Amino acid sequence: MRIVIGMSGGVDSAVAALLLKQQGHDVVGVFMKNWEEKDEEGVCLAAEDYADVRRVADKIGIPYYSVNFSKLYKEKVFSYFLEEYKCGRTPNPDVLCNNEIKFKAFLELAHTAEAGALATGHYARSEKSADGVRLLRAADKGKDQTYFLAGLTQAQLRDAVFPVGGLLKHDVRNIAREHGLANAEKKDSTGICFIGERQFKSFLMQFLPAQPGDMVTVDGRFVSRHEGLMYYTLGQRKGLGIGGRNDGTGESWFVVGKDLAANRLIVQQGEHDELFSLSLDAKKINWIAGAPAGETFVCTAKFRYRQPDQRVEVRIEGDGAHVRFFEPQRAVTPGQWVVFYQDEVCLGGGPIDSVEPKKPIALLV
RNA sequence: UGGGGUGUAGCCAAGCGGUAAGGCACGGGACUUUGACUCCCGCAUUCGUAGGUUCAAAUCCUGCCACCCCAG
Repeated sequence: MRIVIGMSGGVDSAVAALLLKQQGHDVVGVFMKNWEEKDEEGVCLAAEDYADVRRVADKIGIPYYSVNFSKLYKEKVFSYFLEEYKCGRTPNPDVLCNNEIKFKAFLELAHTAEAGALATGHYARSEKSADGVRLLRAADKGKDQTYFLAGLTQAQLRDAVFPVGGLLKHDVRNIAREHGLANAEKKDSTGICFIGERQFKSFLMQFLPAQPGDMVTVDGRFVSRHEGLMYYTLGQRKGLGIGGRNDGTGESWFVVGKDLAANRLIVQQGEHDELFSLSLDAKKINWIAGAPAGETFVCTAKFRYRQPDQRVEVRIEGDGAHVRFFEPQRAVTPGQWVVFYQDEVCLGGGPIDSVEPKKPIALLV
């Protein structure tokens, strides 16, 4: 079978390609360039990654190509990303990137190339049956990336394969080493997918100009100034620049809210009830295998990537859900995704619209 | 202008004759395909300033400077 595989230049997708090749598939590597930016010397930032794709593909013995979805990425992912920040929320661009780019535009490209499947280096497993496809957590619980795939539909998952999903990261690196892949020791990439690690505030400043305002406590006392509400997220500590105060407790300060109407950032010293929430509402949930039976049910959920599963009670409400936590949760943030799990199965998820604070902030009521 | 008080890192703050705690902030790193959180490391050869006493001074003494409070 012909399989198109998205190759990033990293070990995971390299080993994924290798495994598929070993299984006898007609593997075609494709490097996606979705962000146009050059360094100080005018060299494309993605050039080095593409060079790794070339080295690996040659070693494995598969053809490789490059496609450029920059325009689409800007239209479908980045514009949404900026809009959300403008609204005071904290979006997760990578979930959307999977929905719109990797498993949509790229999947269409695979179909055009008459491929029977699309592969990626994601740490996730899928299980096909007569009822459809189920998305399962990766074998390596520390690397599981189903959180980012929770927005995918049956149609998208049906044609997707995740060759490294059943392996441990450690084994993936070993395989890469054994086969002399050039990127075997390459550091895992982080940061926004296709954009990479950035000084986040200054990166946003390039697109969203500063809008300074006051930083105030939950009871409205002035503390400091902020540079723009969109540069901060709930629960954030770093970057507030609030030093010692003779009326303080000596603890750190955290962002607990945003007063959009008055352009005030609400901060609090220490971690208190205002930072925690009891439930959330999500207006639009993608249930991978259809909405679970019953109006309400108990499962686990994550509110951010790499968070231990939390027990929740879900009540389906139209296309969305009301999600009650068994334990109060810290800094659940609108714009981020809530993703549901039933043991190994990723049920789906959706963007968080609002939360019910453990203790409301008077200024925002 | 009298009287009192205080000056220790960017901020808060210990120290009260024996060779500069701690916290916050900040910087770096780890972790991490979002943003965060978290963790680790770093961060005053010097205590407003100029002298003096002492083996030894941020600590005691004196002058000066700055700020604060109370009088007026």
